[in-house]
Amino acid sequence: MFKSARDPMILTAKPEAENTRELILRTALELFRGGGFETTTMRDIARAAKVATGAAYYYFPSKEAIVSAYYDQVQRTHAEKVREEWKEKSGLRERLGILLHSKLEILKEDRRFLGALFRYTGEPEHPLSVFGKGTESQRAQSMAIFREAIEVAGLSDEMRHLLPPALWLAHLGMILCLIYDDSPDQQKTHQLIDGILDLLAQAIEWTNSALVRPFVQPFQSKVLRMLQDAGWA
Amino acid sequence: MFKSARDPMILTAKPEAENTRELILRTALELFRGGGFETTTMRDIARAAKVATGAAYYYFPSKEAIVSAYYDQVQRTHAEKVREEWKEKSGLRERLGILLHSKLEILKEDRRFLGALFRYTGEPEHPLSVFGKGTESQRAQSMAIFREAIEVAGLSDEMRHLLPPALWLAHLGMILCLIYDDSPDQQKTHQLIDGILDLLAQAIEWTNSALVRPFVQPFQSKVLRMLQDAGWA
DNA sequence: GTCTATATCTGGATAGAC
DNA sequence: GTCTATCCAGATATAGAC
Repeated sequence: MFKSARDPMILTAKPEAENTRELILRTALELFRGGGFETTTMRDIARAAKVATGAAYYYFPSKEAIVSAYYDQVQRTHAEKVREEWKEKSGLRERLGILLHSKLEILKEDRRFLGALFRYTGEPEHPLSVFGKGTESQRAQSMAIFREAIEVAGLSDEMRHLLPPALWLAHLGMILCLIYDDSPDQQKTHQLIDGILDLLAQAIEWTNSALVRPFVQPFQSKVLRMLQDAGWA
Repeated sequence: MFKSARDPMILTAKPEAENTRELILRTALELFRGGGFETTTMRDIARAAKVATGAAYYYFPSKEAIVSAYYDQVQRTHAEKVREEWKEKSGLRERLGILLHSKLEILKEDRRFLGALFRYTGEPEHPLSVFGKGTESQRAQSMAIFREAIEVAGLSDEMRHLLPPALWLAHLGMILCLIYDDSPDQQKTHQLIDGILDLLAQAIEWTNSALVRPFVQPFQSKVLRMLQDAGWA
């Protein structure tokens, strides 16, 4: 059904309301895609959706919140798509490749307004801050996919703890890179991902070998401990 | 438009103008420190500096531009301070420690409005975007300090090219961390820096040893090539 | 080129009626 | 839950003084 399981509010809302919300969201995205985020005003959105300005604000506390809702949608679509593509794929390198490239594919058309997600990066208290309290559940959900991606190989304990947050953070960087990437079809970003994943796969294999492991292990432990001290694990 | 000590424009400008600019900047910072960035309006700033609103906009195209000017100032102060403290210090680890900790010390009081620097991170075209064209010279200047910091040890060619942009990026992360760090005296961030620098120093030493170098070198070269392909080096 | 004063525009956000 | 009206503040415009 169209009712999202994560938001209890929606379960109690009239179906009509959910329709309005979706109408506003859909209309806003169309306008963002056509004219960009800055130039599209809330008044434009409301007019195009044939509702009052106040109605738009009733559903979305700010213009950026619309982009945030869009990103929620993206994350659901992405998780579904990836889990499908993952069937029968058991290699770490391949699974991460699918995860990241498919995310790029989904976001590709919307580079123009995606930047709004980062507007409050520097404001810890803002409900839409990427690193803030207000986005904790989205963050957890996103990291969960990375955890799923690596539930596969004989990874060390340290790696199993380190990778999800590290990959999540790196994938934020990837999205930023995508936003700035003017190369045709955003090939630069795609290539960068492949390069980094190759290195990562190699590094993991390497550090798992009986020869090297003893030297690298204390290294990894220290990194893990640092993350824990900082409250990031 | 922007006048600073490094800009030849200043030669034609009346000194009085520079005074006004500084007055506005100083007043704005006082208000930001007292009441935060959001709550302080341009009208407040102009009133407190006893100039017309137009005067503030004459010198600063936006409220965020004031914070950007502040950061310019910080960078100059910081470079000076660091070069002084560096005298007689030749170890890489120590030099980077001085560089980063002193930056934290300088920024510490101003965490509350520092976030404004990151507001346009996701907007490539914005003149104040951290990664954009408009901030290219500030970026170059900042990386130059890192280049100076590592002009010291017997570093590999790859490292000499890789480290400045990598450290610059990491140091942006450090600033973000500082902004989010509520621990007393921002100790968490300071400790994180020490931890990371320890690891870095160890890694460099390690990869420079005759035994390990042959294995790691192709690794480094690939990373360098990737950066170059991406246009970041 | 530097600045005042003031009016105006714009668009994000809110209040309160229904 | 939806509307209209309004507020607020960033930003611009204009006209002129020095």
